[in-house]
Amino acid sequence: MSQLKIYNSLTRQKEVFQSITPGRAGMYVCGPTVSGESHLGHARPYITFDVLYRYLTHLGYKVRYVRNITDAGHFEEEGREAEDKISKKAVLEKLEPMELVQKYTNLYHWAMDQFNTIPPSIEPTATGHIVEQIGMIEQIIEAGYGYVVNGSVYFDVKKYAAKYEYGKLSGRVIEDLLETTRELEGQEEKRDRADFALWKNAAPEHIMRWKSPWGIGFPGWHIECSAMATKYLGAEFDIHGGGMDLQFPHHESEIAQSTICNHTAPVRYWMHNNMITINGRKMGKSYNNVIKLTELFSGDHPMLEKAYHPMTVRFFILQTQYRSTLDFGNEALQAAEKGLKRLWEAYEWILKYDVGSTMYDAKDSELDAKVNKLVTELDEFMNDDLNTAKVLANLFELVPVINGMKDKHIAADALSSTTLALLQTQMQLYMNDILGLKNITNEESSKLKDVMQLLIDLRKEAKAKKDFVTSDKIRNQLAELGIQLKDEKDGGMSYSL
RNA sequence: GGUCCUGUGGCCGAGUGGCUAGGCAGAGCUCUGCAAAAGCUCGUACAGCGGUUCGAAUCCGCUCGGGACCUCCA
Repeated sequence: MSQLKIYNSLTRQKEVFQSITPGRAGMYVCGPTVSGESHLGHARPYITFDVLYRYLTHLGYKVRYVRNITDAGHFEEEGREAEDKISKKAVLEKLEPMELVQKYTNLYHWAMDQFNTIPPSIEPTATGHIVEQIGMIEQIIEAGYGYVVNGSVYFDVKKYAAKYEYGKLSGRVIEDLLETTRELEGQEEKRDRADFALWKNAAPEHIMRWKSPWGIGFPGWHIECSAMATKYLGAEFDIHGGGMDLQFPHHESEIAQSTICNHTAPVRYWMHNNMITINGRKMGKSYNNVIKLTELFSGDHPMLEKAYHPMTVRFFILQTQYRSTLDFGNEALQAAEKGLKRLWEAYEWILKYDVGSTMYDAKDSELDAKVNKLVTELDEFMNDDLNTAKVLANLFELVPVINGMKDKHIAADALSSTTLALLQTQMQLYMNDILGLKNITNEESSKLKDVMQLLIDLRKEAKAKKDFVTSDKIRNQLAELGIQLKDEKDGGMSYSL
């Protein structure tokens, strides 16, 4: 089998994944800032890296998956208003800061659950790691790369760049960064424009504040990830993921901080997912074009023609390779919805299919070879930088084969028993374990099942008597309730909710 | 302005120089009491203009368009 290759933003090429510790993988993913509701764009990294987590686990790695919660708020470091988003909103909504943070954290967890993402091994909060962050800042100052001004601490980028490569990850040139013509307020304290805050002095009205060796304040933008990644994954770990928009300055600065403290570059493989766009433009607060997850699931948004099930969204995201942009659209979402339904029904059927215990060879060797190819290629596609788009394409190509068996125009023994067994295990592995897909419809109760069986029996009886008025009435009224009755080729009936 | 990415059929999207990606929509057919579902068949797309090559959506150049980052941002 081929080896897993992932695209490393640091080297700008696909590399074979080799973990630092054999059999184990450490993975850090930038989590949400819980100062507001998550939107569709946020869903992408969490779903992407959920699939990576699942895949690494499938490959046999013991994975420690760390994904932080930024609950200390990110600060307008360059000034403008120099205030904490969380504290500002807290006033508006008349809530305690931590109450607000809790509310959005709960909502985020709920959404992640809807998406069927596996919770990370550790989900550290920024506020829970103030001590570690202060410790790290002290180390940076001791090493001579941090300086204190008026109760704030800044990282000396120019000095760092003289010895290390600041800008390597994001492709920046340090000279350009130092010469930026951009005019921003609140820069007076910094020696250089490129410097960034490690610790900020808190204004009196600032609600989230902690004691530090430099006075009352709060941590800078980037230090939390450095501190928590170091604490839980070590000085050097395997994978760091996040959105492309975090590459600079967030991840670049993270590298600088960790490098000074730990004397080594922190991350082997940097992975960045691309953005979800809407009308070709990145979905983001500043563009005023976000669709919140709650809105997406309820359909309550002017741009939405209808509500979309979380699984539809997950599937929609997985139909694209994670490094490509994905353009949102009702038509595209509805295509995903229908596609998933068709795929899922074929999947459920083949899972239940009884291959039997007697071994037999394929009657249709050509078809048998095709199925084998489609099924074994799945691993290759995943190994090629998680090309879930290709994985799904192959799964779709299996659908007519499965439905052909169901309709009996493909003979039961067209495929060998081994191929069938492989088909079943691979379908289950990919649909369930790796892609993390679930049934889009609600779990049905056993009572509903019985009622449906009753209706099916009634319809069958009516049909037998050629009483089509009754049979159509049953079918049509169920359809109005969103329950679809389907006559099978063999005279049976099935339904889908 | 700097750095970088990108432009594929109605929509979303794979695409490693030569071999039909796939999904959805649309058209026709089969099955069906009628439907639905399912199956089969179909569009022969690669922004434009040059170039390299036996051969380019895929490499190079130019033009035009879109976007990201440089500021919080998934």
